[in-house]
Amino acid sequence: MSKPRPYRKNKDEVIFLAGKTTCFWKVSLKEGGRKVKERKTLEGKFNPKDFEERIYQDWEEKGCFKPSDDKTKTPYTIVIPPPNITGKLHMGHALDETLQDILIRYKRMQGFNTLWVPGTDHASIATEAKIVAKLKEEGLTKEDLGREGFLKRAWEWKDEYGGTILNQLKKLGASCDWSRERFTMDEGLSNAVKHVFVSLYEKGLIYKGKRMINWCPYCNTSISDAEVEYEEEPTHLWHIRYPVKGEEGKYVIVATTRPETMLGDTGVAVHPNDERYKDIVGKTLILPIMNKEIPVIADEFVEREFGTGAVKLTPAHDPNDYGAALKHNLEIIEVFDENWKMGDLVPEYKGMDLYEARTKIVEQLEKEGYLVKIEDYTHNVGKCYRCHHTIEPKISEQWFVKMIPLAEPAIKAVREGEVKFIPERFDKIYYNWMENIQDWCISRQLWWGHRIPAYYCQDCGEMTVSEDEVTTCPHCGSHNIHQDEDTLDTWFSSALWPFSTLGWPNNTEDFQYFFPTSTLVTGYDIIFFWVARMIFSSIEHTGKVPFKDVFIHGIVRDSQGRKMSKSLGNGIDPLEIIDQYGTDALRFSLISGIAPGNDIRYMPEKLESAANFANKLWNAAKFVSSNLADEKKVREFCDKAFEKNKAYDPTCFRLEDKWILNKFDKLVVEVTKNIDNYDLGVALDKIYGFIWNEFCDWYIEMVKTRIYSEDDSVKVPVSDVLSHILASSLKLLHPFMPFITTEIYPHLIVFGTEDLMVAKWPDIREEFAFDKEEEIVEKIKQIIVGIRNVRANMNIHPSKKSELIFVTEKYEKEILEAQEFILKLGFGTKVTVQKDKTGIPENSISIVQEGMEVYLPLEELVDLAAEKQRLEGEKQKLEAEVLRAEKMLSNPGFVSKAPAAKIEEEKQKLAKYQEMLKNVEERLNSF
RNA sequence: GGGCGUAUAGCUCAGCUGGGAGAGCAUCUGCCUUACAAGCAGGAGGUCAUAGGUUCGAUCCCUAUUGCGCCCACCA
Repeated sequence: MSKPRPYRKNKDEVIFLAGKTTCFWKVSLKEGGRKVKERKTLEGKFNPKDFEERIYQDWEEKGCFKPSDDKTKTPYTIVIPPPNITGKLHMGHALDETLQDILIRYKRMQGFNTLWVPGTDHASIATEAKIVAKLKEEGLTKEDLGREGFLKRAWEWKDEYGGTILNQLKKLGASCDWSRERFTMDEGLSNAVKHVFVSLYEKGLIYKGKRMINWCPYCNTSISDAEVEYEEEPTHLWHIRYPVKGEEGKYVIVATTRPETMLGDTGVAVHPNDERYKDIVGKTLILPIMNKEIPVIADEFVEREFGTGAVKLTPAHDPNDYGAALKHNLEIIEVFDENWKMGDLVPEYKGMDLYEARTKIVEQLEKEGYLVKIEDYTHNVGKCYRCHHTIEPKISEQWFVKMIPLAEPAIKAVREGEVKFIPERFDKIYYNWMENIQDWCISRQLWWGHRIPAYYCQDCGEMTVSEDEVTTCPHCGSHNIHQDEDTLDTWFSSALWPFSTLGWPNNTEDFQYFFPTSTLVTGYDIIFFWVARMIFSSIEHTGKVPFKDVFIHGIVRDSQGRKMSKSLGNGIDPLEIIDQYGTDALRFSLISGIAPGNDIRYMPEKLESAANFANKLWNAAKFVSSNLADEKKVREFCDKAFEKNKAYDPTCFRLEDKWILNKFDKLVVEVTKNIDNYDLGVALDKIYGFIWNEFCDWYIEMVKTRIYSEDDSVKVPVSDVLSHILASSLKLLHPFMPFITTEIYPHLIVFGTEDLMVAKWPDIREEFAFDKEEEIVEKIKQIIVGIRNVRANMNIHPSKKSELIFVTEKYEKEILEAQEFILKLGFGTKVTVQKDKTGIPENSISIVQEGMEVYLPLEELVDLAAEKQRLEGEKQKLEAEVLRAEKMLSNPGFVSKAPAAKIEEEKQKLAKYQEMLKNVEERLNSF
């Protein structure tokens, strides 16, 4: 009797590998405590619709998504990137939420106190546009309703549709704590916004100023630099002649992409060192059409190589020109009116839109002889990222956040590793933006949003900024006071999301306990909009970083690699997929094989394999559950094995059991490591491979004869291992495929908790108890593959079986221990083991492994010539291996410089292949 | 103009700090073996973009080149 070795250790107990027996039900009991009332055999066909909805409801009812009140536990917190209330669930959400849910479920099982805060964003521009469009259908404008009426409509709309997307998230299985759902315009969050605004204002970090900003004529509001997207567009470069005043025949040619703005030109600029224009700097030109005198100035911003080297200056409609105008004191003249139609600089053009005016003005220039030529030209045009209309630069009074003081500590936080991007490369993108940042224009000429808490007194003209509503001017006591009409950029409130959702600025329990959050999961497309702004806002207002890890994922593209978009109509609706294949299949297809930060090309075929896997799992579980030994017998067996560790049959756990146990323990270590590193795609694929290829293809097949046994001393131990391994695999798989695992789990466990979701993540082992057994089984597997291989080549029907004669000195005991499955999987009639090759029938096939050979006396089926040829092939392969290893080991550089372990490994390989080669050669010589 | 990514089997993609190339799908052959034909078993298929370099050793690190993709930037 060997001494009991501890097989599995954890804080609470030691599970003994008593001699050769393990006792898994003790683990189960420890975990849940609660016994399954009555285990039912899994029945029927796999159909996700039968259980997904029911399971989600069950989780919610049981409160599984809520963190526990036990504040001694370590928290793990994620705040959801709040989807827009106007949003409809798309593949991007599906990916984003699935990743978060995997992390949350994983951490929950690991014993963290997990909180996933859900919520939605008011999305000022998108929502306002939606409401305006709706009003238009009714023949109304927002002005018709007035601010109050409009907001009432907007809230009504929000109440009716704003929750849609969250309900769709539930379909994905998202285990958010719905009791903590937030909306960016909730009272609490609005208070946070006001608080931050006032605080920044008081620190001098928010100011109001007249600047050139980006104006979206369609949304009718200013937008920030980050909200402008540049697209290449073909256009023309018009070369226009501006005559020099008083010098007949002399002129300067300017090149412009915007001839219509020339009416507002107030100067022409050239480079100070440009020889061509040296004598003309300081002179006066006559602006065509307007017949107005404008100066020629010299400024280094002019590119000599571009166009003609002379640029017309329209300060009101170009940021460069605006800068030059301020510097050189040029007049600023607006060409367009507030509706973005031509103003009244030239009466005949008044009211025209930009493109019409452009045509007319070019015509006039040509007629009057000022147009020199028109070139084709491609340039970058700024577009509104929401509506994709062309942005116009406009001078306007807006509110700004002073960025440099805020950016500095935010850069430092990432540099010093307080916030970590995964994958790391995204920190460069972050630095690049933060280090070149411009002040942030935060005011929007919209109604739906957080109204700027600034109040203007009509009487004394003073402005008051205050968190509380101001009705009396603190400067003069007048009641003739009104609030700023503008609202804040949506991202201003989103920037506070990780702490405002937890109750800040109040020092709530949630805020104290759950903040800073643990991981932020989001796409690289909103690093600037959102991630960066959360980081600097959080540091400024809470003194802490908002999250430790930023897990960045890519964009889900269509099967041709194009972005999914409404206009292309190539979007795939996750809800339709769920309807067809189930949520688990969708999640699997999104996660399997992906790498952090890389885009995903969504191949619908992936769904098939995902669904097949779910089906496979279902069937495996069906098999296991319907063959499990009954509870009483398992308990008896375990009691006997565990308590009187002398009274059991020491052979009840066999080689293959130890093999799968060891494999599983290694799997746990790897998968855990992978998930900790955010390599979720790799983790999932490993679990998949284990369940399908190791557990189903090998283990189940290996133990079938045993599990069918009438003899309890044979059946019960296998039953225990089968259920233990499959149930434990379900734990690993649960974060990825929560529904099917939850559905199956209770059918597999004899004791323990019913709720897989809160089951304990399998323990990590530092040592593996059965490495030796694993190694031997791998060899036997190779032998079996060899047998199948020759049989397939020889076209031998499965019904034709043969004797299996093993020749081995080292592994007699193990072969005999494994003979049941060797017989079954190797199409054997009987297994014999001998130490040498005496008495082996002439007409046999041989398969060689390290330390063991097997002979198949197939007699009349054997074509000796063909067999010889096959062995020659084997020989060649082995010779190549031997040669490779020899070459390596005879390389003095390798022997002297390579690590010792590597050298040892190669030596062992060499010995192994030499031995195998020797056996093959011997066999060949015997013919 | 800067910066980043990517190039691996027919297709879509993995590949951890350098030490004998992997998966899914597709394909070929044989099996309706009482969990699963949505399956089982056995195959075939790759000069890891190109050229150099570092190293005992490179798909992996460095340099350059090419193709594709993305981000940033005020060339009118």
